[in-house]
Amino acid sequence: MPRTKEQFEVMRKGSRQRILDAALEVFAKQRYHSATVGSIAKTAGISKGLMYNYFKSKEDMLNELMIGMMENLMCEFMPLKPDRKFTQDDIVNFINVGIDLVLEKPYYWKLYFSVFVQPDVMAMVYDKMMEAGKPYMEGLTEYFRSKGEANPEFMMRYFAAVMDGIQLHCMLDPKSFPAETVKKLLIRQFV
Amino acid sequence: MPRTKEQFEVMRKGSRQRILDAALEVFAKQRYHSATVGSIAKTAGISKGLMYNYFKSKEDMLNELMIGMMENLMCEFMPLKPDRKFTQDDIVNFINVGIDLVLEKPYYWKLYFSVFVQPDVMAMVYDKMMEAGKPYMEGLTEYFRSKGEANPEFMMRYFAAVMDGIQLHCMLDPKSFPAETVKKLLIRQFV
Amino acid sequence: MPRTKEQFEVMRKGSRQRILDAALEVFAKQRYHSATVGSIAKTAGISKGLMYNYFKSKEDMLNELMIGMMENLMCEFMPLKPDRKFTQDDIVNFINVGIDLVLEKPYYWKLYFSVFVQPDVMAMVYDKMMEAGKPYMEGLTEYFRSKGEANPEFMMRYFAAVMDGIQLHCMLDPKSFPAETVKKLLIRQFV
Amino acid sequence: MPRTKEQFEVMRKGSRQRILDAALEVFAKQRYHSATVGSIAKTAGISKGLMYNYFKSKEDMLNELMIGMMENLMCEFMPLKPDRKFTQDDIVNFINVGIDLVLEKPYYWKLYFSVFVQPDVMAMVYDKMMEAGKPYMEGLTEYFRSKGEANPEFMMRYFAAVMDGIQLHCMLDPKSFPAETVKKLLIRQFV
DNA sequence: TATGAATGAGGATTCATTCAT
DNA sequence: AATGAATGAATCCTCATTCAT
Repeated sequence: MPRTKEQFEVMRKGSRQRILDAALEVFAKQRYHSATVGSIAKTAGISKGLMYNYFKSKEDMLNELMIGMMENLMCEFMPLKPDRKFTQDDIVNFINVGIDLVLEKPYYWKLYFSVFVQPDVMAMVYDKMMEAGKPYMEGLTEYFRSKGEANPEFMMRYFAAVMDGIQLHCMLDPKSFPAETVKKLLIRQFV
Repeated sequence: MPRTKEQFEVMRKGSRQRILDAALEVFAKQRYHSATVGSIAKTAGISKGLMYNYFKSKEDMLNELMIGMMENLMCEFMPLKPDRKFTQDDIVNFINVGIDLVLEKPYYWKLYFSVFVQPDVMAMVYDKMMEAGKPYMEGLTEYFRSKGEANPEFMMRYFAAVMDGIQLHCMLDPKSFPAETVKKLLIRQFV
Repeated sequence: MPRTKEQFEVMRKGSRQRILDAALEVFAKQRYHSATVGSIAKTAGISKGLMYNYFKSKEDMLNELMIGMMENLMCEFMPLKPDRKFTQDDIVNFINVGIDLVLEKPYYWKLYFSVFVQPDVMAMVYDKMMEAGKPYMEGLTEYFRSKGEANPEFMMRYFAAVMDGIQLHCMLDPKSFPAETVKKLLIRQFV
Repeated sequence: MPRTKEQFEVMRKGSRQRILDAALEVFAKQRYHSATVGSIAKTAGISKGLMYNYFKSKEDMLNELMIGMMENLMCEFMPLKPDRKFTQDDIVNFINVGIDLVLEKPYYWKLYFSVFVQPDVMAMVYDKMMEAGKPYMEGLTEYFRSKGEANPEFMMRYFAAVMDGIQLHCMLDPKSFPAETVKKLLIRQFV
């Protein structure tokens, strides 16, 4: 009995996701250039050849992975409806989760930062990132305005930059970086 | 008649510098692993082989480059003997120059951040970078102690992280990043 | 539809053997260091890359080759279990076959002697060769002991050296070397 | 005052010899392929470029070296007038010196044996070797004839092969090869 | 004659990608 | 859809040789 088109479609989705999961894992352990297509295939439990039914190339895989990851991160980072106004608690949460996530999923963040330094990848992801991030940036700006900041847009950018700096250092030295103390300081400063 | 020792010395210095300049540019544009020795040679306008008269390996090149870069940056950052205590003016200078340099020498910073994000590359230079940076980190800690901070080491780390975040964003969006306003804010906060 | 495991197995065996054959020929004609992986691949009629599906490195290829060769030679030399004692007939056979083989399989012997003469290459395979040859050396020693030789170990070494000398000259001048007469003399002397 | 042609000639000879000496030393430590022209030049105390005033190529150097070495070895091996008949003492001396030389100048012998396995080098040296060796081979044949051997030419070839085998093994394992015992055995057998 | 910086062909090795089955 | 053997271009690196001085 031949499978229906829907069944095939589901199978494809499943395989695709399994490959992406494997790719994330392998890229996490070895970097993009050291990670071989072979090892990704083995981790995914399929043959090298089959991967090329799902992805045009190794680079294609990386890009798909990054785009998916951005969305994923955004979701966990700010599990709020973007149309609601940010309260002080949201910002506190933003700070806490922002730092905790680095410790929990370091590889996601390594990928995140590595986007910044790869102009070509950056170009691909930039638009999607901006689009996804916009509501949050606007929400933050609004928040700082409501706090009475003279230049709320500036504060938003400053806050974003500081968060990235903290996350970067936290990622580079998760063992000894004083994450908890930094959280308190950030909350005192921005909330 | 052979060239004199001095003539050879001049030739070597020139070639070496040309290679390092090219390496900086290429490593910054493409990342370490993607940057090929061939493309560096082509950028420097010399043959691949010649590079190995000056550097033991590609990795050696990165090392020398990072060391030179650190020294160079440190010089401009803090034109003082590292054994002298940092004054408030030094910190002001640190902030101002730190941000200006990103705009003036983007290659330096792209290389700097790209190394951060590639663990395997980071591993190559970590020791040398730490060694070069240590006196400044200690100087900063001492500065925060003299300011009466309860936890000067923490403040130093926080300050460093914030500076890196600012520099990263400044590098990514040099056109519209509010560099001047940020400088003022940082000075108010840390000096 | 993919090939079965067995089909792949057959393919691998075939390719592996073709590579080893080519390696024997090329290593014997040119010496280890002069023989390029490319020329071996060309002789085997395959791509350079494929060789690395079967051998870790050029050195690994030499090792595998030498091991296979030793086993092969030993087999023909002494079609007995090495744990059984050598009889006079075995030694006669050893001498006869030892000389005939030089004429039949000159590549084997050229490789064998060329390895001897290149200390760095010898170092690569020394251990494995000794291990493979040990039982035969011990068997020979035992044989000379049973013959009542005062110093059987010495005789074994002397016999081995003489055989190598004969084989070397036989290899260098297969046309006019008096192989048959030498056999008779050796048998008279050692059996 | 310009030097005379003869003076120039002498200088050239001197430099040439210095280079060959250096080459022998360097080839002895590292093998032909590992020994770089640069290291030979440094050992000889001259520049790489200058070497090419004296030798067409690195290979040319090796060949010159080998030819010189053959003559040298022959000289030491058989310090007799080739026209005189070999006495028993000469043969004893031949055996003793033949083995001692291997222990004293192992590298000479490694070169000697390596000639055998390099067909192209062999072709170059073969004629010279035969020519130089002929009187000795004839002398040996004559010696065995005078001893009453039925087939003196055969004995000469056998003797030569045995000597080469002994020398080969002695060279490969100078520490533990029972050189003295072998000498006695050879003398008993052939004198 | 003498130097050593510079070249470039060629070496081993890796790995994304293809393709016959 | 699935396999993995096979390819070959690309990588880093070495070193004999050349050449301007």
